[in-house]
Amino acid sequence: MDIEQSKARVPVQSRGIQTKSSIINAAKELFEEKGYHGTNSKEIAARAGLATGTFYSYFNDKKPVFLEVIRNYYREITETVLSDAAVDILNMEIRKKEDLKKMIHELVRALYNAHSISPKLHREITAMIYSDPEVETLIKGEEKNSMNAVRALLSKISGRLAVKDIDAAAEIILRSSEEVIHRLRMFENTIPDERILNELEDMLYRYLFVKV
Amino acid sequence: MDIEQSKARVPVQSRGIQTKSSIINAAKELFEEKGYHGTNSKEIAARAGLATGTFYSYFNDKKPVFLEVIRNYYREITETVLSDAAVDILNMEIRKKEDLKKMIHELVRALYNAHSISPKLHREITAMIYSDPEVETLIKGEEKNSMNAVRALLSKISGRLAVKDIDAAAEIILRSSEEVIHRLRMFENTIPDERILNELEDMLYRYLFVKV
Amino acid sequence: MDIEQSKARVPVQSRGIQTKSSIINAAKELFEEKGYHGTNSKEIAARAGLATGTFYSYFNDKKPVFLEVIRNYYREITETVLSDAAVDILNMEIRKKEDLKKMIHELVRALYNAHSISPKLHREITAMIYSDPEVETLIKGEEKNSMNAVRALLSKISGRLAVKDIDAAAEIILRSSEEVIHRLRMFENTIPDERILNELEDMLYRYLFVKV
Amino acid sequence: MDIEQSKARVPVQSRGIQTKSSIINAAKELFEEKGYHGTNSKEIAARAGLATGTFYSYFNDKKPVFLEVIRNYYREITETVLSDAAVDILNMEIRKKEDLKKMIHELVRALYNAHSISPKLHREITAMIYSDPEVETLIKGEEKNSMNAVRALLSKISGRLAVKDIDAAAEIILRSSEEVIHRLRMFENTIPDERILNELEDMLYRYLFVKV
DNA sequence: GATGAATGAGGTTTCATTCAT
DNA sequence: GATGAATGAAACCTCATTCAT
Repeated sequence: MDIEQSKARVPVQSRGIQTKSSIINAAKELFEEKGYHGTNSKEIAARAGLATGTFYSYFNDKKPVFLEVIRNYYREITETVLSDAAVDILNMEIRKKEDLKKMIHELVRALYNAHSISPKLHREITAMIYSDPEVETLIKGEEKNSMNAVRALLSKISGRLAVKDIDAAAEIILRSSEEVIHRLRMFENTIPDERILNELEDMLYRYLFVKV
Repeated sequence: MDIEQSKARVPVQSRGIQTKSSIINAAKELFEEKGYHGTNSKEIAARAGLATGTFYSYFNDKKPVFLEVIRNYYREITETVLSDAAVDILNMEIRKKEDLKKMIHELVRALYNAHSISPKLHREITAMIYSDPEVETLIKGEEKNSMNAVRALLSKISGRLAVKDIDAAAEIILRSSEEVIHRLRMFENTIPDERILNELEDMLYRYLFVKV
Repeated sequence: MDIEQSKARVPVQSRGIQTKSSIINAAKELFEEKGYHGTNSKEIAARAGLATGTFYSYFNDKKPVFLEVIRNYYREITETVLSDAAVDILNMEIRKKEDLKKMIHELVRALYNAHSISPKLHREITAMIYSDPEVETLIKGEEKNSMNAVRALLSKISGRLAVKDIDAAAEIILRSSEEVIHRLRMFENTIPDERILNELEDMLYRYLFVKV
Repeated sequence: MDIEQSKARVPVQSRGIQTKSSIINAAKELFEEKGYHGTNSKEIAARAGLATGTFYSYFNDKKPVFLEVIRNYYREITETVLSDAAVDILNMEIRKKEDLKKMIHELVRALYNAHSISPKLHREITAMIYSDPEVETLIKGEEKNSMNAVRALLSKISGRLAVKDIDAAAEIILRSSEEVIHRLRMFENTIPDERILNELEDMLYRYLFVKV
């Protein structure tokens, strides 16, 4: 399960666990500020208030730290999406058109909130999908979880859906929403976020529920 | 106009122009194969069949080459989108529902073709938007062009549109399409491309033209 | 206070302090032997028995080492001038003509001794005043100290002086003496040092004390 | 006579002579602006409006150009000293004390004028005495000429002199004057030039002519 | 002759990693 | 365990010089 190799120490005492976690936090900050490639192990150690050598007794290099940071990030994202929505999306009752609209709205806003956690870290993570196989494997796994959740939600309301191909639909609505929302969070835009989010909700609603 | 600084050689002899372009091509290949951070100036020179010093007389470092590669890439993308569509999208006659569907179809397929040019390069370019201000400025400029083209197209058929906020609509349909299509091109997927593309076309069609 | 930048390591362990000082000594030797421009960082490290990287963890490049070497040199010069004179020049009692002659003599000989410390380093230092602003600032500061000392000495015996303009006098006698003595130390000369020094003493004596 | 080696072209046509001289002028400017070590052959060629290769067909590298620049500089200095003095110093009639004072005054002022020609170049030249044997040889030769002229002048008026050791006197008065005057020209000073020059004249006068 | 493109040795600098204390 | 000093391979970059056109 752990990617860290043999030589990396697995802390059992609480001090060691504390130290390991301070390394991960320091690394997270630096990856946000300066990017993965702009950060080096010595800096991470310094930011964590540790000697360089100490870093290496916990991690073989900065990659396993990054993987750990990614895991923490996705854990947080998932919690946010599930808890921030005003209603329990997965279990809400869908009776009428307005309920569907509300569901879309809640989902989009929950995703928007989730992307406020750390857009800069998100950017580093998604960029690294491309350049590192280990990162790719990890993120693909996390994305599969999200995709399954979306598919499950769609299946649950399949009676209402205007689309046939649920798997493909899950794919395009999740990718689209993620990308549109990430851009809002990441850059200054000329169009206010609210207008973009409204249109995104409209797009998702009409696509999923309006029969032609 | 050019981002390259004062010290960069501006070739006057045809041999120099040839050399500069061979550096750009070699760099493009390597950026595709190994990514921007995985490539160094020495390798680029070697791939172009040149001494290291020659590289440095044309470019201060690998960044300006990358900027040049980006410019070339967007030039190619634009040409492909405009020329690969089976019909002249910008000037096609829109009379009935099927014409709108056809327009969406042609656009999506043209974009799909465009993304076949070099998905790996595309990934490097979009990843770098986050880590380098110069790259960001350049890409934002190119993206603005695309966005304007989409807006212009929507304005031309505004009588048919179901959406009110054309600017926001342009933003979300372009971002969504780009992202969905890029993923198809970039990774192996369990769902066949055709199914995803069909759903994408459906989503765009319903969002843009189906009045609720 | 220190000119070295942020990245330069500030040694805390005694081994580090030792290492830093061995770099400075090695650099001093090489600057004497081959001049500032003829010496490079790799050589300095090698002479100090260190890896190249070690040099760079203590100094950003050879300039700050040179500044350190200069500081040490001036410290040594000052000590020599103050301690090598046969009498305590600054506090000697001046009663008669012979005392003035003796004072001049002692000063000139102390300066001559001081310039035996390292004429080659002295030459490098004075040459660099012209080409590097940081070196210029540092040396100007050191020279101001010497000039102030001379001025103080002249003020103390102002009743005996034949000159009115003490500041200007300090300037010319220090510059002249330094230059004449430096040349003696630096090059082989046809005229024996003793003859030159005697004339220099005569010049200073007549200029300062002989009323016309 | 020439230091340039075999491969350097000796121009015979007037165009070639013109080109060679434009290289020397360009080099002189750059040595003044950026120092010898801060200037390279390519820049010299560019400043002269020539291709790099052309530089190398006239000079093997920048050193022989520097030697040529030095020769020109000393030629100019000598002319200035001889022609700028208000009277013909070498042949003026010395009858009374005031004539001696005037002679000193004229000499000092002529030297001051001479040092206005190019203090920055002067600084580069004197600095290079130390680091390059060829430059040392050349400059020592030029300095010997100056020294001989001073000795000749002193011999001519030996009846009036208070000093016995003419050779040593020539040495110290020339070195002192050169150094003091060079500093005036080279740096901004707190004491006005006029005060320093007056004291310098006083020092020379009393040393040379006032019998104790 | 003149041009400017190309060379590559050699200097400069970084940083992941090891190791003595 | 923790420290931070030391390492050295590998990157970066420059420039004196050569050479094809």
